[in-house]
Amino acid sequence: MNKPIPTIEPRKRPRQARSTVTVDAIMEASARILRAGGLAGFNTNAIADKAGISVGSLYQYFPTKEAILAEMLRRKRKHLLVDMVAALEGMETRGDEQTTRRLVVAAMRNQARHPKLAQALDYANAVLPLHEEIARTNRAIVEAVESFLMFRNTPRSGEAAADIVALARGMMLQAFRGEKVDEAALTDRICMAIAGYLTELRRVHGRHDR
Amino acid sequence: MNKPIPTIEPRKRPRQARSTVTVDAIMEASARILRAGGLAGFNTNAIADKAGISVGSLYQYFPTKEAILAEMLRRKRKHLLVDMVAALEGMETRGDEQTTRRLVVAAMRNQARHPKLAQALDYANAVLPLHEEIARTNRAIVEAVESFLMFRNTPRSGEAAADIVALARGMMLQAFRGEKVDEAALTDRICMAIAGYLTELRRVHGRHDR
Amino acid sequence: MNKPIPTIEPRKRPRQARSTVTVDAIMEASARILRAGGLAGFNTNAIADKAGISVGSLYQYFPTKEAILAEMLRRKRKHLLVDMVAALEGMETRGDEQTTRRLVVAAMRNQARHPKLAQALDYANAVLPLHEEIARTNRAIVEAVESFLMFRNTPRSGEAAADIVALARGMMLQAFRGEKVDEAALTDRICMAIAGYLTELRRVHGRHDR
Amino acid sequence: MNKPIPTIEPRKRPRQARSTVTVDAIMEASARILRAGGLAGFNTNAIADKAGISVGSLYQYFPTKEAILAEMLRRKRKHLLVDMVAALEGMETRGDEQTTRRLVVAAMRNQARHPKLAQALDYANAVLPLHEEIARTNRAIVEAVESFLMFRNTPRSGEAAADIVALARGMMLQAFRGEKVDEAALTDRICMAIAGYLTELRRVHGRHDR
DNA sequence: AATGAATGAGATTTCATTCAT
DNA sequence: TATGAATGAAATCTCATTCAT
Repeated sequence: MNKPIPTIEPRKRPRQARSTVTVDAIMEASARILRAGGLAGFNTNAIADKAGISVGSLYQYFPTKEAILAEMLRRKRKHLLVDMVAALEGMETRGDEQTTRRLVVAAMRNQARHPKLAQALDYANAVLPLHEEIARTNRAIVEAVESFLMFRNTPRSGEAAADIVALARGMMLQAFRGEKVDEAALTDRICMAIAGYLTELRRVHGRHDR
Repeated sequence: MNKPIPTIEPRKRPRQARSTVTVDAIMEASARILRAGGLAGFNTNAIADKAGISVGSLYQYFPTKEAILAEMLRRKRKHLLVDMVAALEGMETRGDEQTTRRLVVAAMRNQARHPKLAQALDYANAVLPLHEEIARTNRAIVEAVESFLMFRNTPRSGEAAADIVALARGMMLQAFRGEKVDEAALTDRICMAIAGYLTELRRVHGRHDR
Repeated sequence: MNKPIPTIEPRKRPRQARSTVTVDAIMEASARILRAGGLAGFNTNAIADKAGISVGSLYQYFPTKEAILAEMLRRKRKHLLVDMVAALEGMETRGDEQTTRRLVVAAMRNQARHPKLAQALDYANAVLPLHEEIARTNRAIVEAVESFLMFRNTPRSGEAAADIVALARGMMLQAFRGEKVDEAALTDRICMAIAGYLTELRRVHGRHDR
Repeated sequence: MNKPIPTIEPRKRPRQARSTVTVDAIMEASARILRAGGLAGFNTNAIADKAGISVGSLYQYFPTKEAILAEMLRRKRKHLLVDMVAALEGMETRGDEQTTRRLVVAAMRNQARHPKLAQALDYANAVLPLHEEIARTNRAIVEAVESFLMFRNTPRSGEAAADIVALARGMMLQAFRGEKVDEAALTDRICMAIAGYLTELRRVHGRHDR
C-alpha cells in the first residue's frame, strides 16, 4: 500500500557465510540464464529455481530484477578492472605491444566468452540507471588504459583510452555474435586496431613516441 | 520476449496507401518508445496507443511484438545500406579519406543519434532470431565497406570490413551514451581509427597501397 | 522496469456499455467481499473471481486495489449525498424534527447496513490518500447538513454540522458492530443526540431558535 | 490478515524483566508503524526491525501478527479504563460537568492523538475476533460511564453510556483526521454533545435530574 | 478493417511463519 | 533464547494476444 521506492542497489550485504553462498548462487544462476537465452527468460522465478533457492530468498538480497543485473555488472566490471590492472603490472619492463596484448587478452577473457551474457550486460550497462560504483569502475577501466597511454606518452590520452576501450568492445561483441571464434586471430586484429589508432593519433596530434 | 517463436515476417505487406500510413505510424511510435525507455516499456499496447491505432490493428500488420522490432531493424539497416552505398558513389573520383568520412557520416546519421533506440536495436540484432533479409542487409553493409577496401587494394578486405564496421559501431554507441556529443570530433576520431587500422593492416600483411 | 506511479484514480472511465457492466461487476463483487470478511480477503484475485472477470480486466479499470476501494467510497458517498439532499427537500414545509429524522434515516440506509463493509470503507476513508472528489463529497455531505442548520438559524453551523455527522457516524458504526440492531430505536437515539447537541449549542452560544 | 485463525493470546506472559522490555519494544514499534502508515506496512518483519529484535524473537512472544494488534488494543483499552476510572474518582464531590470533562479528557489522551493508529486499532477492534479480555474491557469502559450516569440518576443508563462512548469516539476520530486539532475546543464540543444527549434523554424519558 | 475490451499465463513482489544455527 | 536466513503461498500487476462487435 505504501511501497518504498526500489533502488538498484542490493538490498542487504550478506553477513553470514550462508548468505554469501545464496548471493553467489543467484549470480551463477543468472549468468547461466543469460548465457542460454539472453534477457528473455531472465526472470526471478527462473533465477531462484536455477539457484536452488526460493523466490523469497532472492528478494532478501535484491529488491528488483534490475538490481541483480546491476550486481552482475558490478562484479564483471570489477573483475575486468582487476584483470586489466594485473595486465598492466610490470609494463615498464615489457614492450608496449606485449602490454597491449595483455590488456586485450584480459578484456576478452572477461567480456566476450559468452556472447548473450555479454550482450545482455552491455545492454544493461547502456540502459539501466546504474549505481555509482559501476560507473566508477567503468571509468577506472578507462583510466587504467589511460595510465598505459600516458606511460607511452600518448597525446589526448583520456579520449584515446575511451576510444580504444570502445572499439575493442565493439569488435569483441561483434565477433562473438558468430558461431566459432578464433580468439587468437581476433586478439591480433584488436591489437592491430589499437596500434593503428595510436600511430595515427600521434601522426595527427604531434608528440613523438618514446 | 519469451514465448514460442512465431514467424517474424510482417503479417502482410501493405499495398494501399492507408496501410503504409499505419505501418509507418507503428514504426514511428515504436521508435519513440525505444528512445524514451529502451526495451522496457516497449509493449504492444503502448505502441498502438502512441501510434493512435488499436492493438487489434497493430496485429493486423505484425504477428508478434518481435516482428515490429525486426521491421524497425530492417528499415534502419536498409536505410543505412542505401546511405552507405550513396556515400561510396563517386569514390573513384574522391580521395580515400573523404570517402571514409562520407561513410562514417552516413553511419552516424543512421545509427547513433538516439542511444537507447540504437542500443535496443543493437541488442535485438544480436539476440533475436532474425529475418533473413536483415542478415543479408547486415552482410551487404559490410560488403559495401569491403568494396571500398578492395578498391583501395586492402589485404584481407572481408575481415577488415567487418572489423571496421564493428569498431566504428562500438565507438559510436559508447560516445552516444554520454550527454552531449561533439559529432564532428567523434567523426574525426572514428576516421582516424579506421585509417590507423588500415595502415597497420597493410604494414602487417604486405600489399602496398594504391 | 519503469513503472508509472499508480494513482488512486480509476484508470479509464468505461466508454462502452460492456465496460460499465464490468466496472459494476467489480464494485458489486468488492462489496460482497467486504461484507463477508472485511479488508482481509479483499484481494484482486478474489474480486475478479467473484466478479466473473479476469484479473487483467480488473486492472484495465483500476490501477491498484486501493483505487477500487476509493471508487467504492466515491459511489457510496455520492449516493449518501444524493439521499441526504433528497431528505432535505421540502424542509421548509416540514418540522425540523422530521427533517432530522429523514437525514438520519438516509444516512443509516447508506452507511451502516453492512457493518464490515461500512467499517472497511470508513477505514479506507480515514487512511487512504483519497482523490479530491471524495473529499469534496465528504465536505458536501457536511454542507448539506449545514444548510439545514443554517435554515434552523443555528450558531456555528459549520462546526456543528461536522460534529453531528461525526457523532451520528460514531453511533451507527458502534451499533452495527453488534448482532441484531433495532434500527428504529437507533434512529430515535441518534435523533435525540442531535437534538440535544443543537439545544445545548444554542444554550451555550446564544441565538434563539426560530 | 487472512489465513487460518490461530490463537490470539500472546504466546507467553513475560515474567522476567528482559521479556517485558522486549514486549514493550514490540508494542512501541508497532505503534510507530501504525502511526506512520496504518495497517499497510504493518508487518512482522518491519515490527521486529523497528523494535530492534529478530522476527524469531517476536514470534517468541506473539503467535501471530493479529496477536500483536490484540495486545496493543488490550493495553490501550486497559489504560483507557484505568484513566476513566481515575477520572470518576471523587465524582461525588465534583460537579457533573467537571466529571464529564474529566472523562472526555481521559478518553482523548488515550484514543485519538494519532489518527492512523487510532483508526487502525478501531478497525481491528471492529473486525478482529477479539480476545475475551478486550471485549470485557470494552464493556467495563462503558460500565464506568454507566456508573456515572447512574450516579446522576440517568434513565436507560446502559444504552446511554454506550451511545455517549460511541458519539465521543466518532467525534474524536473525525476531528483527529484533520491537520491541527484544537483539543480544548474539541473537548468543549464533546462535553456539549454529551450534556445535550443527557438533557434530551431526560426530557424524553421522564425521570428528573438530581 | 478497425476497435478496444477481455483474457490469463506468467512475472514480480510481499510477508507471515519456520527452523537451522 | 535469540537470530535472521529461508521458505513459499499468495498477492499484485503486466502485457502479448484474441475476439466479439
